Amino acid sequence: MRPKPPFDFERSAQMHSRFRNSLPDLYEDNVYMRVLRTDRKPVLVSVSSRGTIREPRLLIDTYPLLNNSEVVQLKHVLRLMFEPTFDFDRFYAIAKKDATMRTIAKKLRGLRPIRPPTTFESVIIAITEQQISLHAAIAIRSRLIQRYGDTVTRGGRLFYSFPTPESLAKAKPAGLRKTGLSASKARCISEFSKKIANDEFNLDRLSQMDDDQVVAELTKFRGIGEWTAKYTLIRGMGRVNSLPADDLGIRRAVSQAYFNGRSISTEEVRITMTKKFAPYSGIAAFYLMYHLFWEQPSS
DNA sequence: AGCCAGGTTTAAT
DNA sequence: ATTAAACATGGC
Repeated sequence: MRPKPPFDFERSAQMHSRFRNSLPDLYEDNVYMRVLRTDRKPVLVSVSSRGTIREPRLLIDTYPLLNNSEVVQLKHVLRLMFEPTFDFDRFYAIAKKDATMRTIAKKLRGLRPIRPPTTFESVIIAITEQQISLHAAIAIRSRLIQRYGDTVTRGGRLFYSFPTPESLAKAKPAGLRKTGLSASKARCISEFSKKIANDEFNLDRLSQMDDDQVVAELTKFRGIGEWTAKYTLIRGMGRVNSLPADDLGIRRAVSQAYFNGRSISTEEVRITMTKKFAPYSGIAAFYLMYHLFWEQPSS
């Protein structure tokens, strides 16, 4: 597979090895691993780089072996995950106009978020990450995946897929609670999964809508507020001009970069980022956060 | 030990 | 329309 350049696969993938056991993504020895689904069966996909940032080339290995139709399906999913949804050259051109971002973008050139394969997964991840710390969220999410995901065994090792809407729709409240979810989040996840599983709501429709419409549609669900909807837009759907301006991490990053670290309002975040980087304010915020939290020793 | 962390809902002004 | 409390867990 040859994704559009520039793409720094190593840097982009290693975000997923930041925390031990942060399922469903694994990154070990420069190989990104993940269980993806075809129609029915879960497939362990291993991705490693055989190219450069300027000429990215990804080697894809799958297990078990696939038939032709399954190969087609997986190719589609992999494109969703690794191909950018926008023109990086234009983003970098705009980034250059800002002194701080110029430095960061130059250093991080080719970095991009690897997107989860489905919007459903993005929504569930966002719900688990509401309010609680990232560490807590990852622990809970891993238990959710181990309890409700499908598995592939390879080399005596067990790999988990992200749970399907059907599997979470069938989950009992007590089972969901056991993963560490609060009662209200468990209920929200159950309700949401049921509506997706029995096709009461089709998440694919969202891709036809503009950002504001998507937020309006998603916030109709109980348990999905503005933060969760916008998080889904930027991380799950690659809508790079949306940004959860009320997000604590983004606020810290923007404050650090442009306000000397003083605490700022969500309005200041929105105005600053939009003014400087529209229509790429979301990806710009991602770069600021990566720079602040992943690259620097501490803060 | 206690407080806070990448929110949302419900209920009460 | 705005404000407050409850929520569950993990890390420091």
